[in-house]
Amino acid sequence: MSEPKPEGRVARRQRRNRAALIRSARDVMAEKGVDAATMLEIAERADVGAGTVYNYFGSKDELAVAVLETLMHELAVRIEKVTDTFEDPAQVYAFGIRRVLDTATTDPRWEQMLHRSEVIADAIFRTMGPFAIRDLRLASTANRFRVSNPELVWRMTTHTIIGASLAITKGEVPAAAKNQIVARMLCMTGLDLDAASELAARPLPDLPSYIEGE
Amino acid sequence: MSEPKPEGRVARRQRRNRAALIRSARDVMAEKGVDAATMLEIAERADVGAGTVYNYFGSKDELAVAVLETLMHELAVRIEKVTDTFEDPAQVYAFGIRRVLDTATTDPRWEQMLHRSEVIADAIFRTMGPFAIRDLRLASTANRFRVSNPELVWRMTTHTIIGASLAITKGEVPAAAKNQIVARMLCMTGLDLDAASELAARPLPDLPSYIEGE
DNA sequence: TTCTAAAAATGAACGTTCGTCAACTTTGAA
DNA sequence: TTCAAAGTTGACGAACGTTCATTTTTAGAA
Repeated sequence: MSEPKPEGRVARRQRRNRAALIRSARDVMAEKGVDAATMLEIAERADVGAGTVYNYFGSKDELAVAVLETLMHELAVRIEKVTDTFEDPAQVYAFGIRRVLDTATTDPRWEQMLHRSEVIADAIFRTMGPFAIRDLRLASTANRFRVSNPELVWRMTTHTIIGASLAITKGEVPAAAKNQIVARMLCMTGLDLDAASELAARPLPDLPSYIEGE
Repeated sequence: MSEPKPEGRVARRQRRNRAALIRSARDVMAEKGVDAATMLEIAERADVGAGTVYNYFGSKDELAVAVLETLMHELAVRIEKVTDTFEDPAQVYAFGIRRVLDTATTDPRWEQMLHRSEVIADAIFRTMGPFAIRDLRLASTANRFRVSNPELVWRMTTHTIIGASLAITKGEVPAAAKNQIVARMLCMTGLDLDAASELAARPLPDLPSYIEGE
C-alpha cells in the first residue's frame, strides 16, 4: 500500500477526465438518447480523444451505467436529507418511491434513459437498494410492513417504477395516476390497499437541491 | 373492399414469406439473442433476399416485436384452454401470471428476449392484456379483487413479471422464490398478503401444448 | 536541469451493422 | 400474348463502436 503518496498530475488528470466524461455523456445521452449519442461526440465534449474513453470505460454500455449511477446517487442523497426527519418508517419508504417516480417522469435526463429498462432498473436496485432495503426492514420490524425478503420486494418495485415511468412518459397513463401507482406498489409490502392509498396521498415535502460532495 | 377475390399467388407468397421470416427470426434470435441476430442471417434462413425483409417489417425492432407477439399469443391461447374451467375468477388471473412467469424463465426463446424489457413488457401488455384485464374485472365484480383501474394494474404487473424473470434468469433470485413473487404481484390487486400467498401456492395444472390454428 | 522508461492519450483505420435503391423477375388482367 | 404494377434482390452507402500503432506526458533518477 502506498496510499500516503501525494496526488500527482496523472491522478488529478484522470479524475478530471473521468468526471468530464461522465458529465459529457450524461448531457449527450439526455439530449439524444443513449443509442443516438455517439462515442465521438461524448469524447469531443469532454475535450478528450476518441480512444481515451476506452481507458476509462470498457464500453459504451459501461459508460451509460456510470452516468445512471451518478444521477441516482444524487437523488438518493437528496431523498435521504428529507426522510431522516420522518417518524413513520413506512413513510420513509413511501416518500422514496414517490420521489423516484416523480424524478423519472420529470427529469429529461432520466427520460431518455428509460428505454434501457433493464439496465436502469438494475442501477436503481444497486444504487438506491441500500437505502430502500434498510427502510423496508425498519418498517417491517415496526410492524408497518410485512416483508420477509426485502431484496425481492425492492427488486420487483424497481421494475415497476421504471415500467410506470415509461407508461407515463409515453402518455399511456396520465401523470395524475401517480398516487394510485404508488399505492399499488406499497401493497407489495404487505400493506392493505386502504393503508397504502392513505400513505401514498400524504403531503409530499420538497426535495433539497443537490450539493456537490455529499 | 375486394374481399371475395380468390387468393392469388402474390398473397399466398406474402403470407408464406411473412410467416417464414417470423419463424426464422424467432429461431435466430432465440439462439444468439436479439442483437447478435443479423438481418442477413434471418433473411437467408427464410430463403429470402436481404432487402425483402424490409418489405414486411420496417425495422429490426418491428420484426422482434412480431416474434414476441407470436410467442405470447400462443401462450395466451394455451392458458385460456385451462382456465376456462376454473370456478374462482381470482384463480384464473393468478394462474395466468404464474404461467407467464414460468414460461419466461424456462423457455429459451423467451430468455433471449428478456433483455429488451420495455419492448417485451409492452408486447405482453397488448397481447395478453385483453385476457388479463377481463379477468381482473371479473374478479373485482366478484369481490375477490379490488381493482378500479385494471389497465394500470396489468401494466405494472407486466413490468414486474419481466423484472422478476430477468432476476431469476440471471441467478440473482432463486427460482424457488416464484411463489413469493406471484404472491406479491397479487397483492397489487388489493388482495391481502395471506390470501395472495394462498392463491399463489395452489396446485398448478399443466398447460396443454399449442395446436396450430387456434 | 536533463534524461529515460513507463503510463496515458491520440485519432485514423477497421470490421460490422442497418437500411436503401436501381435493376430484375413475377404476376394476372386485358 | 402483352405489359404495367407489384414484389424481390444483393450490392452498396453511411455510420457506428472499438482497436492499436504512434505520439505525448509524466515521475523520478542522475
